[in-house]
Amino acid sequence: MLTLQQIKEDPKAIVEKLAIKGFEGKEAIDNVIQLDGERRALQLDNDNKAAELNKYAAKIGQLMKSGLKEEAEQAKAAVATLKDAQKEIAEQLAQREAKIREILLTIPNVPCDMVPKGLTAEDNVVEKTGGPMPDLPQDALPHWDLAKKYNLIDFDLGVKITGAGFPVYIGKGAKLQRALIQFFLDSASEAGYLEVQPPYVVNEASGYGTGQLPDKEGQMYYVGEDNLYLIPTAEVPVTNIYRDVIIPGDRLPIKNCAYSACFRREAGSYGKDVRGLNRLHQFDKVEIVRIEKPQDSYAALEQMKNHVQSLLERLGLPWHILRLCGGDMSFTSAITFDFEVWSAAQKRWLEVSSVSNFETYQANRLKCRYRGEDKKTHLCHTLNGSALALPRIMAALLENNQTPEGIIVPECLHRYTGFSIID
RNA sequence: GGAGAGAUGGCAGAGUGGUCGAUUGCGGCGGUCUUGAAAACCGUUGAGGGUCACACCUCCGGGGGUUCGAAUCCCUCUCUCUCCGCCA
Repeated sequence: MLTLQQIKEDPKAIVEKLAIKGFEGKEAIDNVIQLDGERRALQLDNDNKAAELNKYAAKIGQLMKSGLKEEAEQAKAAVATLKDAQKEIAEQLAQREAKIREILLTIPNVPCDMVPKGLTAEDNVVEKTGGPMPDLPQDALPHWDLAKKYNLIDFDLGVKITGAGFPVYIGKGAKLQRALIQFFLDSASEAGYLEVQPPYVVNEASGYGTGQLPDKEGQMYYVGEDNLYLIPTAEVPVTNIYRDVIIPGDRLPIKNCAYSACFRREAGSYGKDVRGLNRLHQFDKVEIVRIEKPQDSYAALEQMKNHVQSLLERLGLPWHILRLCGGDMSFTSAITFDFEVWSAAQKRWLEVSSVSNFETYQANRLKCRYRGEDKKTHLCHTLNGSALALPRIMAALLENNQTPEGIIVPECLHRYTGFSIID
């Protein structure tokens, strides 16, 4: 969430920037400022009353010690009314604080200056393009047909065991998955990211920490009996490593990568978007996460983009980078770049990575701080990106690399798969 | 799942109703000494709110209660550890 400091510094600018995201924030911002003023007045009042009560308590203690019971009793009587008054104020104060937090949770992050205006995906800007466009024959097959033809993925079996969106990978299909995971993890390690293996289930506090809660409550699988959530991305457990911590300044930046299965309910998705591997309830992904000093975060973002781009290059897939417009960005992001690969048989772009800088928005909720040169604590900037999500990579590889002889496996994967063609 | 013990500052570990935000040790930082370092000695060392800066307030796992006063007493939740059972 936004910090009060951020809001109070220049409320007008905040409202204007929120408008870029299509968020009408004037009322919420005004309310927060109003409530904060009240909060501070109440705080002062409360503190003074508390100080007075503390003095009485100390005095009574002295009297009791000296054996002056009579005087002590008198002082006790005097305290009673003051105590009631303080209680009343404390309640009001708590109420203001709760209200402020409640409102802050409904205000999205402000986009940074580089974010283009716009409300829908139509307004996203294609920033960069690369990779060889495949030239497939007319009768090229979509990946779901290829998966069947070469017995790589059984969607029906997944339906039998679990339900739609839970495919079963078989034989070379399964090996290709494992190869991709390893390729992505090894590449991240080479780029200096420390590998971690987090839990796939998180508690409520972690859900709030990264902003899945309360915003996307219905999108996560929930284990009611234990009040736990299946993770929609490794971002959640990995970023929450840094919840409630103060990091020594010289330990930044922190660079982590993690493989995890990801679980998403995807309530409300239908049609061609969900065909085959295009949208699943369970999928695999390698995520990269960085904790940075504010002044370094945009350079870090560039590095992350370059890393993702290099993965796509090595896989030989046609890709482009989208700079998302305000309206298409997530609630918590200050700027987001989406990577898409061209799925040649479906003749459409598929999103395979999303790289974002959250600036202090997540860190504020997480209470993820670092100690600066000035010995004071400051909020960190948090960033994350997929590097990469598997299913759509798999879809594009199968489709783009199909030949009459079989499906060609990119060279970078051979050492992991142990085969170079699927036939 | 059953029985018991516990949760205190970066860590270890005192504190069982009255200046306790908290003894002490280690660690960290600054200094004296030293060519430099170690050792020794001295000082300092949690977070948040608030203030121009002080003052002041809050926080001893979370929440609630008793009391003039709670780290200390009561209730409740969460978590950790030990033993038993079950089990990859």
